[in-house]
Amino acid sequence: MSESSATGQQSKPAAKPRKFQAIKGVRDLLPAETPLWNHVEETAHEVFGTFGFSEIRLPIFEPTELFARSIGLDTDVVSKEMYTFQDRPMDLPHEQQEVFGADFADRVLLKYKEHEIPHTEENRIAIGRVEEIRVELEAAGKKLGKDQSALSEYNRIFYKLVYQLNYVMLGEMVTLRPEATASVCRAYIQHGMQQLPQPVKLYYMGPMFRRERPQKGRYRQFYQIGAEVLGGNDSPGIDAEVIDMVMTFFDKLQLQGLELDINSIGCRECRPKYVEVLGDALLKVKDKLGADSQRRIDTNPLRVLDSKLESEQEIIATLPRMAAHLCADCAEHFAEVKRQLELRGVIYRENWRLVRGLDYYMRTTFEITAQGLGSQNAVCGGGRYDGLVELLGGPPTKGIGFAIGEDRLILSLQESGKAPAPPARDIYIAWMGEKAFATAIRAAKDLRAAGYRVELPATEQKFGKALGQADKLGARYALILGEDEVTSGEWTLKTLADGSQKKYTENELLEYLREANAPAQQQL
RNA sequence: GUGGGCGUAGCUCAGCUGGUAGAGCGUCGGUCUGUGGCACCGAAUGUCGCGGGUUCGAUCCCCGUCGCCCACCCCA
Repeated sequence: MSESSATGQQSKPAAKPRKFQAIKGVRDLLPAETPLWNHVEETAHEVFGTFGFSEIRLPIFEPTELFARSIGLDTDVVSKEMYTFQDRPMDLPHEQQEVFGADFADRVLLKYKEHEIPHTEENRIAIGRVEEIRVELEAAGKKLGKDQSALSEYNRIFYKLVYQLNYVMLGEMVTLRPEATASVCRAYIQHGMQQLPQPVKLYYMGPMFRRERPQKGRYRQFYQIGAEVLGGNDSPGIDAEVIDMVMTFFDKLQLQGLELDINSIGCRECRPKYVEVLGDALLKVKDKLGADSQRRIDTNPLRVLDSKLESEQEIIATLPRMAAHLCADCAEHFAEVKRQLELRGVIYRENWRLVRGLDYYMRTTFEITAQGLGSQNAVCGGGRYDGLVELLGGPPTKGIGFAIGEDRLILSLQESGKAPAPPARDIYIAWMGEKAFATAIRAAKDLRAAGYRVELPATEQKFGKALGQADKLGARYALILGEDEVTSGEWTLKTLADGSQKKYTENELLEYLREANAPAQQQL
């Protein structure tokens, strides 16, 4: 379909079809990058597995309310960054609402009966009204044709019906997940995982969605690798092990310039008291703070602490600190987490200004930064969230977890040159003549079955060209199959790097390749 | 949402004080029908992001707009 025929314009002949472009903030991961992504993900499976974590795969979208409740209504993530839409039933399109008011209303009532429209309290009332008006309309319809006033009466009721239909929430509001902790908790509750041996240790990886302004290391569709420990107790040993696990994972990837910051932001008991003290202190120095920080005194005083404004640093240094206001339990817990980290040889930096942006965090919080990331240098953030499962309707459950920004992790690996080169171990089959093609097809099949990456050209090429192609594709060997090879049954294998070549029968060839590549395979 | 930088070939970029475009790399073909990387020759691909203005004439100057990047904010 051309642009002009769609819009009815005729002046511009044969307009070029639109050039599509990925939506702002989302991107393609091209073949040059995907081996690194796979390497990172495989390493995660491997390392997390050794810590006794199991993978969970979660939906990309969830009820909006799940995120609103867990992350917090006042957070930026929930209040302005979520991709949310109404999941309305398929056969209730928007446009027909006015045109087919009565018919549309009937379908809405049917879908409500079928529970395809949510049975919320609001909908119960709205649907009730729709039913009443529908009956009125039916009655008015029967009087139609008698006189002029019957028609205007019918119209009046018709529009009342259309108006009332707007109050029916046709479908549940759903949201593309901005993070996965809420989903993990939801799954824990939904599948009764509290019946499993506790704690339950889960990890996940996949895309998340936030509608932020894109910049280096920040995308609207971005990838996280995360893990959660749910249930059991809140022993500091769990906090330390979770942190130890991320650091082990990063070490294995040779991520450079790692810095681990930890803090305790207290619990429901002691944090509010501290926030109050902090708020009072902030009010006293309000005029020395920037506009953003002044605003936060009311909205979220803790956030003032991680301000990067140069001019505020001196003042912030004088503010009261959480550590001095932790309750006895929290203080002891934090001290023990630090001791356990030392026991594990995990190097950390205590950072009293580290706060977290999501509402559900409490006690232990941590953040890991890496080099080469510009201003978005956090590759991992996490912390304890003991009340969250209960908040989502589950049993009282302890919880701690973290999320790694995979895009940033990979960016850092690329910038520091720690991205391993993808293994190239290809065989290019240079064949000549129809007879040889049949042999080439068989050879390709056998070599592929043995696990080699084989390029089998679909059309015959000049010999020199074939070797040129093999070279450009980075193949390690060229398997030469011409008339000579087919008649003799001895295939020619050329090693592209040094130009040497030797003849083998098929069996000898497989044997030779196995030996030649054994060390390389072990490296993977 | 706010600020800054940048938009010329698939990529990296030239293009002087305005006269409607070039290079390198890459791609494809040839020199070269059983021996690749090199070299040489040749070809294709651009509404110079888009729209308007100034001008005889705009890739160049002005305005607007869109896109990309970076930073603030927030977060991973």
